[in-house]
Amino acid sequence: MFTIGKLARQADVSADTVRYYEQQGLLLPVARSAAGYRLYDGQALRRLHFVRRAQQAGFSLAEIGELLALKQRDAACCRDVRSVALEKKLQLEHKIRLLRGLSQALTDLIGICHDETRPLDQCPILAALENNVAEPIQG
Amino acid sequence: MFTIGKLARQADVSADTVRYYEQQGLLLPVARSAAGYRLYDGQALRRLHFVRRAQQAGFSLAEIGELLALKQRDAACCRDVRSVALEKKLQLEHKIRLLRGLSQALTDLIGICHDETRPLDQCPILAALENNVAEPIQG
DNA sequence: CTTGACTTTGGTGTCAGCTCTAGAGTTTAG
DNA sequence: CTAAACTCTAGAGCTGACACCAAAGTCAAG
Repeated sequence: MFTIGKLARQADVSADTVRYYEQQGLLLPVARSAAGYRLYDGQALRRLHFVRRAQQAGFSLAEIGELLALKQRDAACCRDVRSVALEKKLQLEHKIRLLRGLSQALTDLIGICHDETRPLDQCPILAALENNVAEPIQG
Repeated sequence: MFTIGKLARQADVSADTVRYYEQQGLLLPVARSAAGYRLYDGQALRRLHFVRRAQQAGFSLAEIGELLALKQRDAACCRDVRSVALEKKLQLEHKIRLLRGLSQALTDLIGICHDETRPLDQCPILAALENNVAEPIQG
């Protein structure tokens, strides 16, 4: 059993962050010392690692809460977890498509600027932004 | 010359948003009426369109402020604008790579779950999250 | 003249995920 | 025994891009 600081260091987060996770219902202390200090054990550390790794996998804290809740429910099965992951993957791919669209729009903008020494009032990038970035521009 | 509501409707934003842009130094009213109403003209509308389209292209309001500042400076040339766009594109691509990594990690997670009816304490997805999502797991 | 639509200012609330502060109490190292 | 390090609570502050509010003033239509 160790206090919040040691737990935090082992997971490379701040003690504030651990308290924040507790407030969000993700990680309760195993016990409290006589002085009221939060006490944690190895399982709590694994749970904290779970939270961090799920974050790295792109899950929000709310979604991680759902995953943890699934873990608690006996009725839940692996399929439930899988469907959460699948939906998250769909969201991610949607976001990636959006960003790729943005990147392409920038590529177009950069591509239309050939003569870099032109004064700004003739800059085709700015001109394009005043019209429409989504469509390719003649000019 | 028209008031804030008409300007906002023409750019499909709220009047609040226009005032917010003003607060951020992006769009000053051309004049004020005797009663203190903000007044705008066609050029202000083009500038507002510029802001929205640059947003669509992935620029933050702060970055749009830089672009607008470049437009004001006589010394600036097209190359300056181009380099801002190039840097933004690099940032975007970095973010896309990150998201693709996340997506692949999720694909891996989903892939290791074959027997969907398994109880949760044997769910390989949760097990993987308790260890490490970044590396492939032997399931 | 009244009603309703519009605008003004200044301020607060929203989202997520922390981060920091203050002031007090606790534990540990020397 | 003391000083440093640690922990507690409650709450505020931060980021970005707005949305929403109240109270008051203004303008156009009937």
